[in-house]
Amino acid sequence: MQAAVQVQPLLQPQNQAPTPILPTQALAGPPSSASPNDSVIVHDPSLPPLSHGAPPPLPYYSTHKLLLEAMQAWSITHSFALITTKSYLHRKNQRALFSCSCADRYQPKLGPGKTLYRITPKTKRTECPYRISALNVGTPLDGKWTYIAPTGVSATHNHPPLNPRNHAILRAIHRRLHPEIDLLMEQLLKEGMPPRDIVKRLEERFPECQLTTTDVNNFKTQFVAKARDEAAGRVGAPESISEQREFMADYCGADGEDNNDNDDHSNDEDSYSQLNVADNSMVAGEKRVRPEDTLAYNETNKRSKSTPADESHRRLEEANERVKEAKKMVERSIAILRAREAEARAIAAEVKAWAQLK
DNA sequence: AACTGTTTGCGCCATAGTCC
DNA sequence: GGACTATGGCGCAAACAGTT
Repeated sequence: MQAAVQVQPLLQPQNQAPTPILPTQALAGPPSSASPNDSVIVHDPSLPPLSHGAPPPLPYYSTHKLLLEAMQAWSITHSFALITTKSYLHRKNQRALFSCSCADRYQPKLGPGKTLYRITPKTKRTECPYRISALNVGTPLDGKWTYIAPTGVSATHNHPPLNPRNHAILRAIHRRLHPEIDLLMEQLLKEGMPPRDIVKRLEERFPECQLTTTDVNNFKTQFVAKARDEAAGRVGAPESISEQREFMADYCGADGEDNNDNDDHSNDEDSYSQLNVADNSMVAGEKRVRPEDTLAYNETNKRSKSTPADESHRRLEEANERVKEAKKMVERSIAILRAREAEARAIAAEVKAWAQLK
C-alpha cells in the first residue's frame, strides 16, 4: 500500500521578491445601496479588506492539489477563493494556474435569432485578473510543488471581498478543509434534525463557514442517494471519474490512466465493454462505456460462451472477486479519508502559524 | 514540440416552484 | 415559513484543435 501523501518539509525559503502589497481597498465594486438581487458580488463592510499580492511563502507540497488546498486556506482568510483554471506540462515540468474564483468571463448563450443573452444575471464571474502560477520543481513521482508570486495586474482583484454567505465556492472550500463539517452534518441528518437546526449547530461549531439550509439539503440529497446505493449493494467504489482515478492512483501507485504515451490502444474498445458487463461499478482505468460497445461485446460474448454451468461458475467466481475488490476499496477509502483529515488539520495549523507571524 | 484556446461531460450547488 | 424537488449554472478536468 502506498503511503499517504505527506506535506513536504520546507526545503528553502522562496527566493522570489515579495510582491508589494497594493492598496487593500478593492477596486470599484457595486454601490453600497445595491441589493443582493442586483449583483451577486456584494460588498460586505464587515469583511476584512480584500488582499492583493502573493500568499506567504509556503513549504513544498507533493501534489498541486495539496498546494492548492494550502493556498485556498490562505485565500479564504483574505475573503476570496482560488480555483485551478489550468493544469499542463511546461518544458517537461508540470504547471498549474490558480485563479480567483471570479476570474472567468461569463459566456452568454446563443438565443433565438443568434442573439447573445444572459441566462442569469447572478453570475459570480467578474473577469478578475488575479492569478498564481504553480509549478513542480521535483519529479512527477516525487513532487515539489511551489508557486511564482504574482506581479502587476495579476496580483490584483477587480471585485470587493467575497462573503461565504453568498459565495458557494468559499463554503465548499471551508467544507473541504474541515471534513468534520460533513461528518457532523451526516450525523445530525441521521438523527433526523431539521436543516435549519443543523445550520444553527454547524454555525456554533464552525462560525466561519456560514453554511445555508440549501447546503444541508443538497448534502441530504447526496446522503440519501448514497444510502440508497449502499442498500442496493453498491458500496466502496468512488462515484466520479476524477475520484476514481485519484482513488486508483493511491490504491495502485499509478495514476489510473495510461502513463505511457506510446501505449498500444488497440485493445481499449474491448476493455471498455468488458468493464461494463463485468461490473457496474467503476474500476481502474475507467473509461466511459458507449451503448454500442456494450451491444457489440454482448454479441461477441454470446458466441464465445461455453456450457451454461461453466458460465454460471465463471460468473460466481467473478462476483466473489468483485466482492473482495469492493472490500479492499472500502478499507482503502477509509484510510484515504483519515489521511486527508490529517492533511487538512496540518494545513489549517500552518495557516494559523502564518497568520500569527503576520 | 510546446503552448494556448475551445469543447465536452460530470457532479456540485443555487434557485424557483410546489407542497405541507 | 420551512422542506422538498426539478432544473439549470458553474467548477473542473480531459480531449482535441489551433497557433507559435
